[in-house]
Amino acid sequence: MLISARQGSILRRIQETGDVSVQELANDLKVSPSTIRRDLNLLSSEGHLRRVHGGGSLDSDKIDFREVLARSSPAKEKIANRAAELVQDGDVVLLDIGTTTAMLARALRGRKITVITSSMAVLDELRNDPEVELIILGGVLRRSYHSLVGSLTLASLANIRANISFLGCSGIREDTTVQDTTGIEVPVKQAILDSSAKIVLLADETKFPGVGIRDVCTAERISTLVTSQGADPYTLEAFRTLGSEVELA
Amino acid sequence: MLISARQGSILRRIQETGDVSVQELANDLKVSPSTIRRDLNLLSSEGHLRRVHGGGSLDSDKIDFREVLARSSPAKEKIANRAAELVQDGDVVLLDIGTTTAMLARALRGRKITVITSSMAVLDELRNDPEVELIILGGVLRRSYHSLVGSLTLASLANIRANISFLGCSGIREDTTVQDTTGIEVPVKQAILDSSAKIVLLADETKFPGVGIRDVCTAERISTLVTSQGADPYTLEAFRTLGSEVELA
DNA sequence: TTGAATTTGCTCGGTTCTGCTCATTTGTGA
DNA sequence: TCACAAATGAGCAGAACCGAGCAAATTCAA
Repeated sequence: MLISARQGSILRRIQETGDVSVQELANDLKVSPSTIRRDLNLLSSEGHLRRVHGGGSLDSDKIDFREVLARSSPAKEKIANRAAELVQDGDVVLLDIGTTTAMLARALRGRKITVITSSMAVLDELRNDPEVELIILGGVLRRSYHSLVGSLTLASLANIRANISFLGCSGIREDTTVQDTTGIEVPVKQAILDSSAKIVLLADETKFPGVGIRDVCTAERISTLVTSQGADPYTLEAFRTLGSEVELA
Repeated sequence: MLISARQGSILRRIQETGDVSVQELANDLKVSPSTIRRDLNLLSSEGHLRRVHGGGSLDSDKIDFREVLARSSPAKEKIANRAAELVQDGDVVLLDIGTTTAMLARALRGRKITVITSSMAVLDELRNDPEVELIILGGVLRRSYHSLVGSLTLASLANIRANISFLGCSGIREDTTVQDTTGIEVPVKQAILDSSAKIVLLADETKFPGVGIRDVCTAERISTLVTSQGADPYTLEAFRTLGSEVELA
């Protein structure tokens, strides 16, 4: 999506002051309020700012990812709640990135556990919870996925051991191959596999078969699969055959 | 649901002072008390503040944030702005924890740079800025200081090189010894010293002599000291003698 | 230069926000 | 406990703002 010079100055401006008004912008940029409104609506739909009556404002914090969480499906919420039951007090829990693990983090609030993650969404859920010891893996911030990635993340994972890890994915093939779309995340997921004895895979029914480009692992590495009603029974049976427990949330 | 520009100012304000009054806000923002009341009620229902008779105050679980920000002062802001001028486009900038570096982060918004930090406050300032490449050092979340600490932080720093680092401190003795109160942060600061050729120390006038328990380093390691009017001239001269540049913001 | 596609400014009907009034509640000091 | 001043919430009229639609202006390609 191309951004015009005018839209660029709007963005620059909102970065500086935190908010802009339609009138002010129309005045300064010598265009009509209509044009400014159109720009603001476009920039808003692209996620660059939040449209408010009379102008635009910067997303003050993680509010807009919370909305994403709120929009996420009841199935994911059930999976998250079921997965939370697998965690015991005192556990060291490693959480992958993604919306499902973020909801799991919410479900784990108040528990006396240690959580390790490279997910900004998990961070936001737990940063104000005094009960949870929170360890952030280093890395480069990937804003579109609310996550940290890169060699620093991998290096941090190499120094870490968890009791139990929760993994998300973008798809699961019939032969139990766990897949992900974004290549850059796959090394992180594989490092998670190596950092924990018990691996729990979270996947709602839409992940069967689901899209994916890169292979992460197969059922041999998965201790438990937590999924929802409607997941492909054939694939689930393949998981059981290969030694994974399957939990229907 | 939405945060208008005006509601944003109210939030910013309450974060600085800890509480606001309806009259004061109506006066400063040039709107009627009715409008302020409506805003406060909305923000309160969203959980952003607690509504009290006559105004609003910070929510109890956000008080620690308040404590940190309440310490910010015009002097620190000037120092931050002056320090921002030392950064050039393309730089890899390492930011220590603390309120001054958080304000520096704010001043660096929109710049085409890479920022490395273990400060949650810096993260919050820059996480929505698409221009800045942001690298988070790993570590254990220390909620009271909005920072990451521990062996993971040190290990991450060992893999990192920056062009320029900005350091905060709790006090500076007359012999230029830079000090900090919190022992657990000192190893991090020392690792920062080793990860960057150019070290800039940020210290407002209240840091002379200022409190401190653990020694971090002396002027030999400091390339530039950015401070404010009122800093002890004798100490500043000692810095110059030992080869540091001194900038008065 | 011409013609199509895009952008811009304007109007208009509808919606949201604001400031005011006023009856009621809350906090304060005697 | 009582009285009074300040603050509050509800309701309402007017102002500000909104999106949609349309025609003029601009851009771009041929």
